[in-house]
Amino acid sequence: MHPKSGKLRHRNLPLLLLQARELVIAHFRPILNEHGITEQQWRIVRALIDTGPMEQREIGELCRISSPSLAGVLSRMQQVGYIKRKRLERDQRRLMVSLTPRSRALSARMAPQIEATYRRIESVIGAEFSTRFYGALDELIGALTPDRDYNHSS
Amino acid sequence: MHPKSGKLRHRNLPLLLLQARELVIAHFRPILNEHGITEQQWRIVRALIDTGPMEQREIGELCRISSPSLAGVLSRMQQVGYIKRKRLERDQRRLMVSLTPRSRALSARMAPQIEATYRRIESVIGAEFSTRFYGALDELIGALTPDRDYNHSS
DNA sequence: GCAATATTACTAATATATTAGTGAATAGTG
DNA sequence: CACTATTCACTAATATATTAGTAATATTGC
Repeated sequence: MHPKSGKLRHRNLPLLLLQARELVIAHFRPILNEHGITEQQWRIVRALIDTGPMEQREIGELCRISSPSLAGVLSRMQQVGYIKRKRLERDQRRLMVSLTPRSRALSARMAPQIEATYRRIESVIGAEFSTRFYGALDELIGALTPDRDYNHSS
Repeated sequence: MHPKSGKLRHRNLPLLLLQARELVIAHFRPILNEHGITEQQWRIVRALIDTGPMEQREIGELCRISSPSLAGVLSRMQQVGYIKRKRLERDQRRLMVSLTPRSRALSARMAPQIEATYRRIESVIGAEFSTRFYGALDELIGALTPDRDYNHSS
């Protein structure tokens, strides 16, 4: 079309992923607001519910929150009583993070609305497409995730 | 497994999309840093290159940047001479945003590295999967995008 | 026409992201 | 054991995100 316009050949993959995520999370945002929890805070609560207590470092990797951001987010979450932190005995640098009854109760209150929203999304995009899409995401993430040290002496 | 643990039934779709995006953008971040432009600023530059001049409101929708964020981002971009803004004659509220020679030159310098990175990513995930994935993303975005007013009296 | 409403860009306040760098603790090496 | 490199959480500075609200303009309904 415009040979001199300097357009890039490839489509904007990061933008497409961002748009997809924004469209999805838009369905959940009202729920988070209603319960007075931020997106990142809920991401962490949900990760801890799914996985159990985790080290701060592991939370950062799983939830894709950088170490400096995490320092602030977890600090605020501790202030409002959503988490508790405890240093590891054998390694005084590391911190183990776990949920409190308060955040568990919050999650329990939110769960029905979250589940209903997922069902609503699936009814729009179709169950079959939904399954395929999760598979494709897993494949992409698997292919792009750098091989890591899986013998971490836990 | 843990009937009383309060786990949610569905997988965390927003997190999966975030992880995918982070893994992809990680390949581009070094390029952006090398050229001293932020992620959002590049997102806007690239959108303007692909689409041509746009109103601030349109940029916000396309790039998924909220109006308050955009005010700051565009202000900084104007400071460093990446964009210029002009009020519409027929509507004094709206602003038309366009690139400058400086940002076009920057984009031209970055393009080869960007393209090479896309080729590298495609070589990892496979061209065939890549095509299918773009299609799936388009389908998801299309299904979740609310119908909008397409007769905007331009 | 005119009053009610909607749109657009913006400010303020707070939360989070990013980059660089720091100090304490640990792991690895010779 | 001593030395070095790495890891982990953190601070500082700046950029961006989110929510609520505002002023100026446009549009709509009656």
